[in-house]
Amino acid sequence: MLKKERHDFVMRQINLHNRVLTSDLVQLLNVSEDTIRRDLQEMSDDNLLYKVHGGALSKSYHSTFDDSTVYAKEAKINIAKKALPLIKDGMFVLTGGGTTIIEMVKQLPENLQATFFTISPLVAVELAKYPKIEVILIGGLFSKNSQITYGGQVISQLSEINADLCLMGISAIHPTNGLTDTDWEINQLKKTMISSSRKTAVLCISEKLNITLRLKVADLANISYLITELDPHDQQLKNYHVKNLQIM
Amino acid sequence: MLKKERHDFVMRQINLHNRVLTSDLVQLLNVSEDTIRRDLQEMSDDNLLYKVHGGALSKSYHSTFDDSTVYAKEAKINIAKKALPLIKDGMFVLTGGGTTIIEMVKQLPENLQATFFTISPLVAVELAKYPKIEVILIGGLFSKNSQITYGGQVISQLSEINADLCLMGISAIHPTNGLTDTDWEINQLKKTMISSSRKTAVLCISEKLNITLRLKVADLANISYLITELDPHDQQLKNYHVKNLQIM
DNA sequence: CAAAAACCTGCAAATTCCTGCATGATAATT
DNA sequence: AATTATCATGCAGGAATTTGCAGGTTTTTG
Repeated sequence: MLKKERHDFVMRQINLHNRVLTSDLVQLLNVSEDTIRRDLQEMSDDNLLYKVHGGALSKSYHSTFDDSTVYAKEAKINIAKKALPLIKDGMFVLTGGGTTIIEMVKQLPENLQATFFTISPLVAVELAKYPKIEVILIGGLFSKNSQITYGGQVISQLSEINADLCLMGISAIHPTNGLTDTDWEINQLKKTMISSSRKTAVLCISEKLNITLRLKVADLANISYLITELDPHDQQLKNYHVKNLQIM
Repeated sequence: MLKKERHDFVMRQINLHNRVLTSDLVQLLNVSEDTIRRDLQEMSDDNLLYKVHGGALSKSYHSTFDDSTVYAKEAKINIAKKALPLIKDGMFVLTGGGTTIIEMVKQLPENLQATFFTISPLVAVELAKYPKIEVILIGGLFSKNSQITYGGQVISQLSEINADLCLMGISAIHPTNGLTDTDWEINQLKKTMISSSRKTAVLCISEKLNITLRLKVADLANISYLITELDPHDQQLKNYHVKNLQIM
């Protein structure tokens, strides 16, 4: 493989995932670490990427959005990877927003062919990097806090959708009280998302477990998958083993 | 084998595989390395391929390179600043996408109180940083290339809007042919945006001047403001002084 | 703080490239 | 027909590039 081809490959990876690991490239391109390192160094000199310990980051992305501030990033990547097998070619997937979902999108297989509906602009932008994914951004009022669209218009568009799978983050989950949240608008939104999808997967880091907030979103019985960074048999999850809810 | 035949052979290989190795060609064409090298050099001079150490790459294939750095950023910030006075408290503003618009959004006064409709997720995210701006993201199919929403749903939502001002970038502008573009969908979109707004401001860097593309978006008479990085009295703009079009 | 991972430097082997030159083929001119 | 000019090709040998490795340093992480 020619050097220039490797460079192009790296740029594709970076445009796609905003980051690239030296070790991954060694595997993918079948060359020594030194070569990769030299490639990255060179491209960094050419101002094509940011070189960091262990790999490289996208230049443009880093300037607009600081990756390093993502809280509990490792755990979220872990969760993201577990969610991947749920998504298969040809599916209609509905997603919410949040950093966990964005991490998941970044891990998607390069040639996944599917249709994604999302209420998150950032998720839409990430999804748009995949050539075979069709992205439909559901529009409406834009929430400054949660960076998603919400409000009546969103709800009414959501209710016309029939997705195979809904992927959402959640603020709180509890064995008996189920999913709860604080914001009424977001609450309505999530309810509608769940009812618009055949199955729902909830992605949440373990610290959201065993918490109850004001407003009820759904019972555990209404969701199909619960994905945390923990081992499915972890003690913290023992009270969540409800019928029809698969813990991953 | 004649030189021309070798060249054709190389081009076939490149069109087929996007690349070719010098060493392979030596084998396949049964000539010395020097000949191949000279051939490739010649074809590179003729702009038929991209020569690299060890072989050559397809020119077109390589053109998909996405430059992460914003092109002509200085000029765009300059344009952005000129556009600011058009936006006043209480206005309903409709915006397109593109780097120029994003730069403009970044320059907005901190406490601007207005309502923005936009078809660009990235613009929405930027706008969301302003506490007193209400942001409405118009949803629909999401275009991978232009990073904006488009399609019938967007058009129908746009047509229900009555904005005070529309801010849009443009691919080409010409004194007599007006605004033109290449993509049919985007074209429809821009037409609708213009007709949904009382006034329209076109933001474009000077190199888009005096160009005509396939599809007509609007006449100069249909827009109210033309903003470039040039001085309004610059010679390059002299043919654009049409009635009702203010050059800034 | 110690192991693991990633990094850097210098080096050597392999590959590729370049320059100049000789050879033969082809075309143009006398 | 002979001469000359032009071109294409191959070769030699030296320069430059690329690549992997060894050994030591720095950074990360549990």
